[in-house]
Amino acid sequence: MTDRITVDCCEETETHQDILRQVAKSLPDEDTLYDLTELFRIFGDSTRVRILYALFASEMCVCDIAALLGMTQSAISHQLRALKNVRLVKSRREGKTVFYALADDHVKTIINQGLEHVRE
Amino acid sequence: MTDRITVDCCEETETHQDILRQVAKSLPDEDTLYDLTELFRIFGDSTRVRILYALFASEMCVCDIAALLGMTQSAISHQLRALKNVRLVKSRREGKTVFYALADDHVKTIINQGLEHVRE
DNA sequence: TGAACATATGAACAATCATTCATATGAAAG
DNA sequence: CTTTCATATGAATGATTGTTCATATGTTCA
Repeated sequence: MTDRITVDCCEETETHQDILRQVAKSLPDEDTLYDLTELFRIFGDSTRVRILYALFASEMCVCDIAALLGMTQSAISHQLRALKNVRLVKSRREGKTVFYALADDHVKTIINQGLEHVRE
Repeated sequence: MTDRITVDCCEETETHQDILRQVAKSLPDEDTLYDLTELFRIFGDSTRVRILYALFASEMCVCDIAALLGMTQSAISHQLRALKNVRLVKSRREGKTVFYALADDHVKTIINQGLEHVRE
């Protein structure tokens, strides 16, 4: 009894074992895969991307972002929390207001890669 | 009457005009923004990312991917169409079977950037 | 032509999500 | 303390999404 996965379909059976072993090796573990798709899911909403673009220019407080994008404070706050959960933005409190900023440079790199693909 | 956008909130009013102009300039146009978020949305599902990883190893036919991931042919076919819509994969027919492959190298770059962020 | 196989597709359904509304928390100023 | 302002949050809702099921399209071979 082996732990080899077998695929039996079409009439292609020659190199399957090799390919299966390759794929199994290259696939990230469950947790990493979850984090990865969760990260991209967060990028997959135009409101959140607009927020990130706003933060490219400067750190901003919640109500400024809301005013800038013409959306409610609540909507922006909810989305900022989502962005913070995947560590794309960080926050800093100063009296009553909370300033949000990009967490690191991965954000720009990832968005630019996406743009490159979209614009090609 | 100017076409200047004004933000009036918090008590922060000093540099707002400048920042607003910067953000307005840097934001991609509506269509590009839509394509960009649509692209990332497609990356934001673990089934689709698994398919892409499978294709990292080799081009594959639909039923092989389905067998490899333990999912139905229909589910995989639907997702392959989504991947094709944003030009992440391409297809090639050979008789009855259709082989799918990565469209270009952006896929790997984008996923690797995501992984780098997730693993940091 | 007809049967068999690989893939594609439309409709339906459960699950997930973005936004809104109402309200709570937290901080400064009177 | 109370009021005011900035932000956060929970519940509700309409919209979107991934998967399934049934079936259609397209190809090969007899």
